[in-house]
Amino acid sequence: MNAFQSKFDPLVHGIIANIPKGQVMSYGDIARKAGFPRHSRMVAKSMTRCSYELPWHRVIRSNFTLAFTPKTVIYNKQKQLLLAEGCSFTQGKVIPAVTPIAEDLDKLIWGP
DNA sequence: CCCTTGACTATCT
DNA sequence: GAGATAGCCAAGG
Repeated sequence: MNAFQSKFDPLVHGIIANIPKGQVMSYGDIARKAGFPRHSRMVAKSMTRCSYELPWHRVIRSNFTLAFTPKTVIYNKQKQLLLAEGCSFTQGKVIPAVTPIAEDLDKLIWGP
């Protein structure tokens, strides 16, 4: 565990863990909120490394598509998890069950 | 130290 | 709107 991860992981994990049910965030958004605007790739690595429970299925691409290749098992798994939360799918794109709440989430994490 | 590899993103054709 | 291009940055070989 290097210095970067020890700071980055908890932030990213905390943010993901606080994404409300039915809501989704992009890798870039999470990295930005963590204070590392260009570390979207690191967000992905942090999630892969994370062994404990985390709503990783709420993390998608900035264009609202899933990050995995369609038709793969893992892709379908994420899709199912999102559907179970009330989200819907249209032409491969995710439609959150809740309208974007960037500001609310911001307050939820960083306080008012 | 150089090169490749990503669960990325924005922009240009 | 799909594909290519260019930034991006840590990690591992």
